[in-house]
Amino acid sequence: MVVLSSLMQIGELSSRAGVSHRTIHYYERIGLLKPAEREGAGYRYYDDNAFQRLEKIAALKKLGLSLDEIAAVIDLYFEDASGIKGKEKVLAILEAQLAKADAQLAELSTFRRDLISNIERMKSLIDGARETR
Amino acid sequence: MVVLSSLMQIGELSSRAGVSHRTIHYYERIGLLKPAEREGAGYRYYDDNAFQRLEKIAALKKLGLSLDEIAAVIDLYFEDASGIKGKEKVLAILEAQLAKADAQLAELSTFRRDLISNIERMKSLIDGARETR
DNA sequence: TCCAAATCTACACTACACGTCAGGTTTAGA
DNA sequence: TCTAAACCTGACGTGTAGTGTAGATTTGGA
Repeated sequence: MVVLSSLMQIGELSSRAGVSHRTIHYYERIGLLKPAEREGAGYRYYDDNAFQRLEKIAALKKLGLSLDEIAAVIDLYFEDASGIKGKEKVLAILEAQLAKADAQLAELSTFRRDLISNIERMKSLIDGARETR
Repeated sequence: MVVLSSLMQIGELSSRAGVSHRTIHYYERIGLLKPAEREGAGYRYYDDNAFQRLEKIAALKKLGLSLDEIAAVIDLYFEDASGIKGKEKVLAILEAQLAKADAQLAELSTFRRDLISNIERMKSLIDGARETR
């Protein structure tokens, strides 16, 4: 075997990131996530960066991006930024995502408030029914 | 024809709400949205309530709810809650959703913080490049 | 009355994001 | 060296959320 310092196999990555190994395979197929190393007979070895990529993918999915859209932007988060060309463009994308996140935070808060008031309403309706029994 | 004051047909509803008429049919099939009236030979007629339901559905979808989950709670927004049966069950659903919303809020906030630090980094890189020009 | 536009039903089909299964290979430790 | 656990590929299956299409019917206006 080759000692690949602090690399992990797909099983560990998948349990750490909370996704199945088939999902990781799938992400690889569509170009979202490559193993750091494919040693010998084909086992995949990942570094911590891969873990962070999975986290970022999950976060972007929650924002409502499709995997295709994620593939289009995720490298922005992991490439050496100083080498990136078109920094202004990247900045614009990041700021658009910030706007989206803020909008979603606002919606979520409203939803949360609605939920709480509905919960209260439900509780008092249930209590009312109990009293008149 | 029957004059149904201020009702609209599926075409108008769909363009107002920004969904296809096929989607509206689909929502009807799964019990999410019923026409106010089915006059004569089967044309569907909708009132403004239907429009608001579609908006609410879109909002809840954005929060990551499935159509099934939406079906389970949407009446709370439009029906007289006192008539709802299975209040305890509904309450449990609402509380689960609150927990979900809170988790999502936390994650989104983290994501937002990351975004901002990335944005700052980009900005200073851009400024740096300008200085050394 | 005639006709184009809108709508109807029903079935089939698609896209996305995985999951399942089968059969084979590799690895690491006893 | 042996073996169980981990991993591999490829093909096929699944759930969700719709979309497409065909052929028939209805509607409202000229």
